[in-house]
Amino acid sequence: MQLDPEMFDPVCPSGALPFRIGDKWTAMIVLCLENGPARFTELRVPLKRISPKVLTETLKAMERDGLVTRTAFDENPPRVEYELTALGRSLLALIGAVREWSSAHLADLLAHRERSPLSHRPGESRLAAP
Amino acid sequence: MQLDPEMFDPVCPSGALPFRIGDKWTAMIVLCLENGPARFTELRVPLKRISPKVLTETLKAMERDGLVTRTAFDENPPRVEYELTALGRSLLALIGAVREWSSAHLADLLAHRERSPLSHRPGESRLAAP
DNA sequence: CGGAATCCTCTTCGATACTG
DNA sequence: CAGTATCGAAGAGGATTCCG
Repeated sequence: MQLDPEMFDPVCPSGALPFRIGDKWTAMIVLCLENGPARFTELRVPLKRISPKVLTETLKAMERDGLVTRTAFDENPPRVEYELTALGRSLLALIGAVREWSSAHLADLLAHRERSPLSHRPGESRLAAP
Repeated sequence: MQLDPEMFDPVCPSGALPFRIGDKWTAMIVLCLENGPARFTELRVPLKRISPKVLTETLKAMERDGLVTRTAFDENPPRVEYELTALGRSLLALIGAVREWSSAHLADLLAHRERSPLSHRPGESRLAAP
């Protein structure tokens, strides 16, 4: 599994989306695993700015919920692979639906926000990007 | 517009959903407005536990993003109505998709979480219900 | 009635450093 | 390589009180 380091647009306004799949990273991880298992460090590549702590937490939560499986190989150096379960795979359709909504309506939402005289504080950006 | 005070199941595990539409209340507000405009206080009924501060914030954010319109009538006592825009209405299909996913898979996710030996800490519940 | 103003807590996220 | 351990900042969400 080779993951494209550029698979996520760094200026993608997904942070402004009125949706979240799980926490901040879950949807992206599901997408990363769509075409097969990946290793911890491989996931860190397209997820450029994720810290190991947060990646660990997110993967553990996903494993706990039955979205991914974790397989540790007894080798040296160690190797661990994460793979989508059927349940995790079932999220793909929904993520697709969110993406379709976004391509159809997100620009509209963003334009409206831009023009709005309403204060952006407090709360500033709700789900805004960093 | 009469809103059913019981329209949201108080023990609904929606807090455990791996999705969020906007912030915690946005999706419920969209649902509340599905069949026509409603007043501030009317919204507080089905949204039982929401504080006025949070409802105000959420509605302002939604207005800013073009999801709802706010109409203040110059009467006494004052009356304000919130209504879905076309953009806000476009969320209904997505909310429907999330609901379908939930009825098909949420029990599975919850059961897996229940059986999982993985610690629920730290982070405890990600998107857990109150 | 429809908020605004305050104050506070809990969770999320991140940076950094270290380890089997 | 695949994490763990700490620390810290920020924001969402809530409780309560007050106001035109």
